Amino acid sequence: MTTADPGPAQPAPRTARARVRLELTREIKDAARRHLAETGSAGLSLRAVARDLGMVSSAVYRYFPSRDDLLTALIVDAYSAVAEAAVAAEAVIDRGDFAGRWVATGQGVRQWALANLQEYALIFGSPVPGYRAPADTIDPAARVPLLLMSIVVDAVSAGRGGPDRDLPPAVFSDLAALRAQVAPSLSESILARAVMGWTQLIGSISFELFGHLHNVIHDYATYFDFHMREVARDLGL
Amino acid sequence: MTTADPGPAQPAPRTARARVRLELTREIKDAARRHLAETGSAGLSLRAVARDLGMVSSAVYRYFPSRDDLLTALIVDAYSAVAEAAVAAEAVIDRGDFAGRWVATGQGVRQWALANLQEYALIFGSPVPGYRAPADTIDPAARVPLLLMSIVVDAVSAGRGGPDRDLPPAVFSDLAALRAQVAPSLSESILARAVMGWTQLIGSISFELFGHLHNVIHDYATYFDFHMREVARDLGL
DNA sequence: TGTACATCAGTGAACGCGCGTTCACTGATGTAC
DNA sequence: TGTACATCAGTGAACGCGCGTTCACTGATGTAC
Repeated sequence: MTTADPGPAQPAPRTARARVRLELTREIKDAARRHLAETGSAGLSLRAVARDLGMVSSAVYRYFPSRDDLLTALIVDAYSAVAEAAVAAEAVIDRGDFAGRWVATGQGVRQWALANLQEYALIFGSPVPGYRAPADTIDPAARVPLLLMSIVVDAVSAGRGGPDRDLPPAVFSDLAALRAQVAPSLSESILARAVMGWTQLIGSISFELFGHLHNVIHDYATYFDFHMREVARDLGL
Repeated sequence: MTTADPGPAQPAPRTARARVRLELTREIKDAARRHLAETGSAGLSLRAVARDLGMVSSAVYRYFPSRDDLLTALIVDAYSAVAEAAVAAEAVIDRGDFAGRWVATGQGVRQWALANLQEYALIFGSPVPGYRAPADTIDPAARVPLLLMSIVVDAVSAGRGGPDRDLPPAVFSDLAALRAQVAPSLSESILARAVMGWTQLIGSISFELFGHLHNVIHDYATYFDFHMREVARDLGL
């Protein structure tokens, strides 16, 4: 399936200079990620990143024209990384075990989130104030939901999926548009439940990581697994 | 029902000084909230707040011993405010219409969130880096979920609530503890679904506000209403 | 009611810090002929 | 292969800004007798 792509498909670097540039770009992002883990997105500072790498702060501008561009790169990378994790977790499940595939996708996302808290917060937490996501973040952001949809598509083509339910007209028409784009074989009704399932996946992880189930749930892993199983059940997987 | 309390029940202020102090404390928080709406929590600055009020920055320290204390006050106020909104929306629904009460609670929260985006992000978005919520935030944070539980309690005592489902042992024991604390009349199974319903309520609003349903859903109000109705349905309300 | 003292709010200056971004520059690397 | 020129990475200084917090202080308000 898809792999993490480092931006719009570049030809392999020809010159030594180009190779060093790619490497340093990666090192800057790595340092920025380390910084992010400690300070959160709002505290991410170009100067601190430069200091970590032993460069002068103005040198970073040769690689990222501004702090926001560095943030964008981190966001795109985070979306790609979480999608990789989800894809890898889902890929090892028996293709006919649709509920298992849904749950595994969720677990992949959750494990990645636990290991990369601030990156998770960067993409699924509050938007960074003053930052506007450019269009390049759209495709990477869609990968996990598309993976989930593909599970539902497979399940439906295998005869699964519960009975349709009535949707309010406005919801129906929004989902009809989505259906046309991504999954013509699904009914609007089951597509609606899939979107809600995706919402629950992230909602449940956010509740855990942001502390809203503190003192309520202790064994989060089991709880999350159960939650995703309930979602799969509701989807008729 | 409960009303927004301005901290541990104070006797009405006796002296003019005390009255002015209360008023200025409120004005500082109001200015901070305005600031929050523009810059987000990480950018909230005592000096900027002081400037807004025409005071010197050190004067604010007479009211809040540090920036974090001001943040805590804003968080507590936000939890109280969202609870007020939820309670008000729920209170006008016919007591026997349990699904309607659940949906109305959600709508109350959503309306408040739309009108107070940054305050919503403050309590339901990414945690503020470096900030640790003190114990006084716990009670206000519990008010909306307790309201939701009370609806389920009422429904169950009226004979509603679907059949119980099996829970994994670890989930069962966590929920048994919760049950003992807040709702002895509910089964662990329905309590689990109520907790998940609460997760969906916030998850759905966060998805809307943080842009994850951009270009997918357009009529968010109808979609959210539908989502909450599905939750109520799953709860057997 | 009047006085003496204690409490408190607000001032203004200062400490020490970090930030994003620009700019003219040096020296190394790459390219065209 | 060798030379001349263009491109690029990294430097170091600077601009102009904002931040949280502390401290000694003045003057007004409140309290006890």
